[in-house]
Amino acid sequence: MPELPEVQTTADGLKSKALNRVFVDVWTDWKKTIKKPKSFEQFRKEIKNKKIKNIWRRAKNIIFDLSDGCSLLIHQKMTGHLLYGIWNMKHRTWVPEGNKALEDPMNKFLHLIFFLDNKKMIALSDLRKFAKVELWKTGELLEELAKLGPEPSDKSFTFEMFKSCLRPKGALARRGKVKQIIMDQNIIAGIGNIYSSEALWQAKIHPEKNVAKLSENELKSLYRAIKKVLELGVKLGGESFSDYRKPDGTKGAFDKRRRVYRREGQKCARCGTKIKRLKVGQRSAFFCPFCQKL
DNA sequence: AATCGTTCCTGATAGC
DNA sequence: TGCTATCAGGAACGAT
Repeated sequence: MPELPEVQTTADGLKSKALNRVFVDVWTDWKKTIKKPKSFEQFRKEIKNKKIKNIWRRAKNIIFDLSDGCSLLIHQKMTGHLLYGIWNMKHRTWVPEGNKALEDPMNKFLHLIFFLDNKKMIALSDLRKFAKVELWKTGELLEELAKLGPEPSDKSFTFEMFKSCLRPKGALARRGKVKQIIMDQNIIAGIGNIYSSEALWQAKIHPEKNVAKLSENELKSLYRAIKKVLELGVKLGGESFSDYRKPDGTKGAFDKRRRVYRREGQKCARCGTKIKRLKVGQRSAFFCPFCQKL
C-alpha cells in the first residue's frame, strides 16, 4: 500500500534511471487505468515522443514532468507499483536490469507498460486495478496539487504548520478522530493507514482520540512521530510485507520496524500488551490498548 | 460545509 | 477437496 515513503522510493528510483528518456510507446490491457484523457488511444497518441524532464512526488502521486508542458501523474492506490527494467521475450514477463531471474508473484500483474527509447520499460503492476494514470498540462496539474495539504517531509513543515493543519486559524475547529484527520490528503499529504498507525503508536495516542482534545504535548509528540516514522520509511525504502516493490523489483525494509500495523494479537514492542485492531472510518486501526489510551 | 456510505477490483483466507 | 462468501483498502463521488 504505497504511502509517502513508498512513493518517494519509487520516484527517486525511477528518476535515477529514466531521466531524459523518451516514451516510444505505451501498452495496456486495462484501459480504465487511464483517466485523462478519456480514451487510451488519445493518451497513447499524446504521450508518444515526450521526453521525461523530471520525476518527483506530491502526496501519494508520482509526477513525470514531460516535454511540451505536459505532466504525467500516476497514483498507485493500493496494490500498484512501478517497475523499471526490460521485457523478457522468452518468459513473457518483466525482469529487472541485467535480466536476472526474479521469482516474485507480486510483479506479474502488469496492466500498463511504457516503452522507452533505451529499450527499457516502466511497467505498472497492479493486482487490484485501482491505480490511476492522468496526462495533464503541467500548469493545471500544479494548480490541482496546490490544493493538497503540506508535505510532512519538507523542511518547511514546522510544528507550527502541523498545528495549523489540525487547528486551522479563522476556520471552524477541526473535529473528528485523529487517525482520520492525519490520513486526509487535503490536511496533510502522504500519510496512509500504515504510517498513521505507526506514528500514533510512537506518539502514544489512541487512533480515535478527538483531534480537538489533543494536548500541546500530544501534538508535539505526534508531530515528531510523523516526521520520524516517515523519515525512517524513506530511508528503508518503504514496506513490502504486501504488494509494494521498489522499481528494481526488490522489497523495502520498513517491515523490520513495523510495530503495530497488521500485528493484531502480537505483543506491543514497548509494554508487551497484545495489539488490538478496530475500525475507524471503514479502515483498520492497529494500536496498543495500554500505551494508547482514550 | 462536513461527514457518511458506496464504488472500484481480485487474491487470500475462512467456513462449510 | 472444492466450492462460496467475506475481506482488504485510497480516494472520488453521491447522498444527507
